[in-house]
This record gives sequence, structure tokens and C-alpha cells, in this order.
Amino acid sequence: MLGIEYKNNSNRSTISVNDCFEVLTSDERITLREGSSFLEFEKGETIIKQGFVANNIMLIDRGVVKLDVTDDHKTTTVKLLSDGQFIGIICSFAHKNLSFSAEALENTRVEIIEMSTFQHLIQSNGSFALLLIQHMSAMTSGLVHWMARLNSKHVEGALAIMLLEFCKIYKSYKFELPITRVGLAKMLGYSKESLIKTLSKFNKDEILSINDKEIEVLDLKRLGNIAEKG
Amino acid sequence: MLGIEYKNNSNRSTISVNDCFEVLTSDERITLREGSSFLEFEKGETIIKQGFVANNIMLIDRGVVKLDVTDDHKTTTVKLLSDGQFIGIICSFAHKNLSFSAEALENTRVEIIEMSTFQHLIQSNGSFALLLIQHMSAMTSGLVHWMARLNSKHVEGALAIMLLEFCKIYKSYKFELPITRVGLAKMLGYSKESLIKTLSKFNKDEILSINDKEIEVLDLKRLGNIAEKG
DNA sequence: TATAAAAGGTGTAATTTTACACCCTTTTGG
DNA sequence: CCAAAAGGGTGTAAAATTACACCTTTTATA
Repeated sequence: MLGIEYKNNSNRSTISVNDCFEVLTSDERITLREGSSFLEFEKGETIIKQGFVANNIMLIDRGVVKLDVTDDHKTTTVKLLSDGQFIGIICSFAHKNLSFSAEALENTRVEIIEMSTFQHLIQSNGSFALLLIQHMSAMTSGLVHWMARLNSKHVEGALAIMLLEFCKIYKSYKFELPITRVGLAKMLGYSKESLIKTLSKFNKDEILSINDKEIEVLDLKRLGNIAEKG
Repeated sequence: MLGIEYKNNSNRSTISVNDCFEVLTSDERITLREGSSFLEFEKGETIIKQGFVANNIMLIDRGVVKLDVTDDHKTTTVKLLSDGQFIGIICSFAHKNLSFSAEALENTRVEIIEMSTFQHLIQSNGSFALLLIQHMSAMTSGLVHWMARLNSKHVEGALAIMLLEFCKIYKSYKFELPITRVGLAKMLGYSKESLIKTLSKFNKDEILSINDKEIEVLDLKRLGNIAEKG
């Protein structure tokens, strides 16, 4: 794994989605399989839009997804999600209508599970329910810390955090930016000019090596420092 | 109720903590009562600190609580909580150690429920588990929208949102600020100078009437407008 | 009660960020 | 294939916010 440290959201003993499914009986697994299907989304495609009826639980089989919320006509990116993560499960149970939007940043395969199937499993399998609650709890905790951390930074810090997140998602210090600079600026809540200038600065300072969308982290230590203190 | 509209986080059909407890059998209610106790906290007192062992679930019986998270040595206020709300239940199940801090903004009575008792109820009562998940889901959704909304505003907008939240908590357009201006500035993530100047501006513009900590909202319409657009 | 510490407050300089005005290049659609 | 739109980029002015310097009042506490 990469040498990036995640200080506050200690991942030791965090319950994964697979941990939850492992306690299901073979009958329950069959029910789950029968109540679910797969859907492919292309890079850039909208997976769900805030306001739609919440009929399903969605699980990322493979891909990268951007989770957004819109309030007062402004859209905020809340988190990036990847393989093995629920798309906004945290909020899916809350209302009849979804309170978030999701967009594929890479070609993404999503497992769609009927809400009623899922709810039935929660009611009938206590261990599954408890593990799911622990998983949701960990995800919410991570989400809140992520948002708090990102929002307490200036452009440089926020960009550094996001770049390190991309490294984590792509499991490499070299990756292709899955969005435009304008999109990245919007994700971070800064103007495109600020974002572009900061990216150029990182390039000039030899923290990054940038070729169009191709980004390589050259100085992890300095980038990590900016993420923490900037 | 107050005439404040909450656009995006529609509260219709949100499951409350009491809704969850209502499905417990009389035996389970006895277990719950035996596994819980009450504690009083004075205004300004720390209820829990990030990093402590998560042994309990805490429920606000009466009072006002400020929920904080600390990342990279910076503390962010995440939400204000009031009567009938869990103190960070969302995160309590996640790790062995708590990932948030809580401070009483008013004299507060907290019901402390043993984690093991709670977990046992989740495992044995499926309806309770499902309702709890729906409750947590709604709380998380609210939290995320609250944070996104607050963070996408300038001082004026953020202050307006917080003042309206106080109106909601105290169920009145006239209330006493439960914290100092320095504390309010920290809560909103702005400097004390910015906060004080904005508060003075609202007073001068006759949106508020301010006497020390005593605040009255004079022009709800304008304040609501600033909360939305500022 | 004396004294320090904390809170409340104001004006001004410095910093951060956005907005604007451009310009060039690439992509997209009729 | 051409025009328009979108993306990428830069310099400079304008706006938002902080930081600093300073002052007064209130609150703790030795």
C-alpha cells in the first residue's frame, strides 16, 4: 500500500461491506442475488440525481464515483467513492427521495440491490444489521472528517488532499486526472483560475509533474505537508 | 412552529429516536432502562473528548450540545444537537475510540446507554435495527447537507444560517447566545473580527436587535435571504 | 481586592480568492 | 468542414477575509 498516512480516520478494524455480507446465510445470499442486478455507467455519466425515488441500494463493483449534494442551488462534492463502497447508503434509507447525486468519474459497474430485499435482510438477520450499522457509522465518520478537513484548508491544502486521494484510489503516485480542471475546481469549491494556478505552482515547485491530465507526485513529503498545514 | 423553511432536508417522515424505541417489547424496555443512567452537564462543560473509548451511546434528554471534530490540529463544529437527539451516534459504532468531541452549550441532561445493551437490542429486534438505520440515515443526510450548506457561504450567510438554527433550537426569534463571540466565530470557522463586524452590521441594518448576548431577529425575511444567498 | 485573563470592539494593512478580460487550443455537433 | 462551445491558461483589479495593533470592559482568581 502507499505510504500515505491517514491520521484521524484510523482504518484499523473498520467494517467493510464484504464483512457485512459474510454473516448472511446461504439462503439469504440467494435472496440477495435474486434481488439484485448490475448496471454499467460510462465515464462522465450520471448515476443518480438528487430528488429521485430511493428504490435501490447501490454498490460499486468497479469504478470511481463522485458524490454530490445540492443546497441553495449550489452543488458541493462530498466524497469520492471506489470499488466495494455503497453509493450514499448513508442517506438512502432516510427519505423517499434521494438527497444526493452521483456521477461516474471512470467507467463504473454498479450492483443494484432492491431496497425491500435489503430491508428484509436487516430485519431478519441481527448480525447483518449490527455490522451494517457499524459500517455506516465508520463511513459517516470518515465522511464528516473528510469534509471538515477539506473545508478548513485553502486552495493548496485542499488540492493536495484531493491529489493524495486520487493516489489512494488509483493505488499509484502516477495517474490520469478523471475530470477537467474546471470540474476539479468545482469539486473543491474554488474558481477554475485558483485551481489552475495552484496546479501550475505545484508543477513549477517540482511537487508534481503534469502533462495534460497525466499527473505524477514527485515529492510526496511536501505534498503531504501542504495537505496537513495548507 | 417557526416560519423558517428548510428547503433541502425535508423533515417529513423522518424517523425520530422515539420512533425507534417504540417498537421495543416491554422486556426490552426494561433491559434498556437497566443498562442506562443519566448525567448532568453544566453549560460550557465537555461531555466527551475525541479519542476516548466508545463505551456508551448518549442521548440528549434536555439541553443543547455542540459536536466537534478535530483534524490536522484544527477543530470544526459539525452540528448543534438538542432534545431527543443522539450525541454522535452516527460515529459511535465505528471505532473503539470516539471520533468527535461534544460540549454542552446549555445545562444538559444526557441519558447514557451501555453500548453492549444497545448492540444486543439491534441484534435481537429487527424492526428496531431497521428504524435505527433509517434514523441514522436521516441524521447523516442532515449533517452532510448542513455542513455543505454552511461551507459554501461567506460570513454573512454562515452567520445567518447559525442564527436561524438558534431560533429553531430555542423555538423563539428572541434568545440568548449560548456562547461568546469568539466561540461563535470558531464554530463558523471565521475570525472573531469578521464575526463581530458582521453581527454589528446585522444590528445596524435592523435585521437583528442585539444587547450583549440577547439577540432578537427583527427581519426574518432578510435574514433568511442572506442565509440562502450569502 | 488587585490583577491578570478573557471577551468585545474598531481601523488598517496584508493575504487569499474571485472576477474579469483576454487569448489560445481542443472538442463537438450540424 | 466550419462554427460554437468547452477547456486550459495568464495578468490584473476587486472583493472577502484575516491578521495585527490597539483599546475598553467584564470576568476570574490568587
